[in-house]
Amino acid sequence: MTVAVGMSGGVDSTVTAWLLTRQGHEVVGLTMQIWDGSVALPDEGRSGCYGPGEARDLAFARDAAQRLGIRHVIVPLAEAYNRCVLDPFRDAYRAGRTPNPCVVCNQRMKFGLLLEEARRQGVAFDRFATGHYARTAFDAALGVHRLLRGVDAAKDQSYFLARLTQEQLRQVWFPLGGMTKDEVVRLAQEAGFSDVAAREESQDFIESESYAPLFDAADNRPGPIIDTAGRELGRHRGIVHYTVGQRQGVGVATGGRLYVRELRPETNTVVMGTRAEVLRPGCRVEDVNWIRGNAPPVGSTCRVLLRYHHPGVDAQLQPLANDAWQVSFAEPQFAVAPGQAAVFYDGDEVLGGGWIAGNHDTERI
RNA sequence: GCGCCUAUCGUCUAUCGGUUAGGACAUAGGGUUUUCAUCCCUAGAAGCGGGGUUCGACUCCCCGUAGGCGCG
Repeated sequence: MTVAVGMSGGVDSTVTAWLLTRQGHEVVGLTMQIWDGSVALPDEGRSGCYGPGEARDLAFARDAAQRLGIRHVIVPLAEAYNRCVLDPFRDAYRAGRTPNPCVVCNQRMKFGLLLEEARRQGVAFDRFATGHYARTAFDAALGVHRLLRGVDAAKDQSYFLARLTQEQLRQVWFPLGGMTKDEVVRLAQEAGFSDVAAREESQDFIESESYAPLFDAADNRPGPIIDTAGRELGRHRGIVHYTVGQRQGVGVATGGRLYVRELRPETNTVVMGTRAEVLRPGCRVEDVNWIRGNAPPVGSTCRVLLRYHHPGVDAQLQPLANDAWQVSFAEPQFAVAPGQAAVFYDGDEVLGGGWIAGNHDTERI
């Protein structure tokens, strides 16, 4: 069996490739090349998916492949990354939403165009493996592939994979899904990759402290910061620099903690509220992808994560039109940010995920 | 114009005739983290100006200044 492995040069993907070679598979490493220099990001030695430091990561991946004795292919996808990830990312912020580029990148790039483009270039493989901490399982009775949490609860990355389809899952392997990070690091050392294991790991989105470099002057249009009573508390530096639930960096000092409650692009306004005022009883989730291919029974209960590392909340789902669902939380939730992925779980199983809709049942203040 | 009240970190404030003048918010640094946030830890940061009373004033008194309220 020929297995392609998405290699970033980090310890997880390196161990993944090593495990597969040890199992006797023919392995080929694939690495995306997405940096095109179109954004002014200085090379400060930071590490991230998108930035001038990509050359280092490509070298690390190539080096790891060489030491493993496997073929390594760099797949140029900068144009597609711009179109599929960066542009929608900018559009979302401009519309007052808070995008999750990693979820999109997995759906469209890593488990999509990367494989298409590699095959188009003549790289043949039967399976695609990554170092994600998640598991898949085939339900023979139903004939569907299931997506499950990784065993290492602290590292579980299934949230980021909630938009994968049966077609994608069919050919995917997650060799690290049953392991803990500690075990992976130990394997890396055992396999002679201590240097890789020791390397600082940073999987930031872009090589920058902030997203400001992705936006231009027109996005830095100041506007009012108001409270729920409509009083002006201060001025903001452009709506793209804020997200629902944010407290720091707003610069508004009152007696107590205030959080961004709402972003209003139509009036270029940021609305602040107390913690209690930023609680929501539910939300609408759009464009839901159900992993098994069909929705759970109407009225069923599941656990929903409103962002990565959210502890989750029990919720009831009611279908709306066009793959949208009304989600009612068992307890009001803090900072339900439009644009973030809402991912539904049943125990360890990922049922699916969609996008939190904007201005959901928000009575205007 | 007259009367009354108020004046403390960047902001909102606490306290006391002898204190390292406390807290919260904000800010900065750090931790956590494959998104954005949240959260946690640490740090810097103050007595409007001028007189006086007192062994000693941020605290009490007076003047000034500024703001608020009431009368006009």
